[in-house]
Order: sequence, then C-alpha cells, then structure tokens
Amino acid sequence: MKSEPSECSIDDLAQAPMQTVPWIGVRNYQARNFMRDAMHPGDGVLFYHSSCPQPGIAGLAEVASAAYVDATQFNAQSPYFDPKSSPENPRWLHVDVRFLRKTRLLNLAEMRTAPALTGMRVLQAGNRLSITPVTEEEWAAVLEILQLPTAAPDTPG
DNA sequence: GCCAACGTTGGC
DNA sequence: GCCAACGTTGGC
Repeated sequence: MKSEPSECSIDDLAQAPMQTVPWIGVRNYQARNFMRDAMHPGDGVLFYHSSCPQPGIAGLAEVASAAYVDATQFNAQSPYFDPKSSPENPRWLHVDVRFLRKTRLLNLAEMRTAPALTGMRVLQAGNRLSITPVTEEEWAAVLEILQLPTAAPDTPG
C-alpha cells in the first residue's frame, strides 16, 4: 500500500492511536475492489512511501478490518468529497491498517534489482494504483532481502 | 517541473 | 459504445 510520507509515514502509523489508521481517500475502483474483495484482517501489508525523495518499502503492517464505508466521501469540506456518492449508495470503502514494524528503507532501485521482485505489480510499467496485490513469494522475498524472519518469534511454525 | 501512463468524463 | 480531452499519479 502506497502512502505519501507527508500524509502518513511509517512513523505516523507507529504513533497513531492503536497504531492503526483508516485508509481513507482511495478513489480508484481497482484499488477499492482490492480492499473490498481481496484483503482480509491479518493480511500482511508492505508499507510503501511514494511521491517523496526516497520511494520504497519503509515498513510492515497488516490489514486490521474488513472494508467499510469511507465517510469522507460525503463531507463537502473534505478533499476526498465525492458529490456523486450518497449514503444510500456509497461508492468508496476502506480498510484499517495496523503497524507491525519499521524496516530499513528498501528503495525502489533496489526493489527493481531483485530477481524475485521483478513481477511485483507495483513495479510494472505504468502502474499507478496505490494498492496492489503481493504474492506469498514476493512477501517472503522482501523479508529475506530485509533479513527479517518470516514469522514473529513467538509464532509457532 | 517534466512527462509517460492510465483512468474518468462527457459529447456524439 | 467510441474516443478525445482532461486530470491524476508518481518517478525522475
């Protein structure tokens, strides 16, 4: 999941109440559908800093809720206001995201050099989605590059 | 600031 | 349903 660090960095996530933030403001149907259909509580999230001097993976997080209605779409004062949406027929959803840990920055250039990551959706030419799927293999490869255990130390197996 | 890529809009 | 125009994304 991409986030502009000027909006919400990995440090902001770590310092948020409950270390959890609502992923409000997604206004792209594909990204919305990933949250609605493919993401479930407990799923791992690679937290990616975008539109900044050092784009790349900055930490690990997890999905903390099912998708639910993004209230900002009804707020005319919000930058995420969507006049074509209505509470009776809401258009936009979001999940909550919970902090797991900060990592060293795995920057975009290094991601592109890793053979195991060449297929990552986020690295494909022209990709602009702020939320893209990560395969089990890609997740494991990222953890290996970062020299992190693939499971928490207190997790069996 | 540039620009390629892509999504959305709206006239027809 | 087509497609040109426009807006946005996001690395560089």
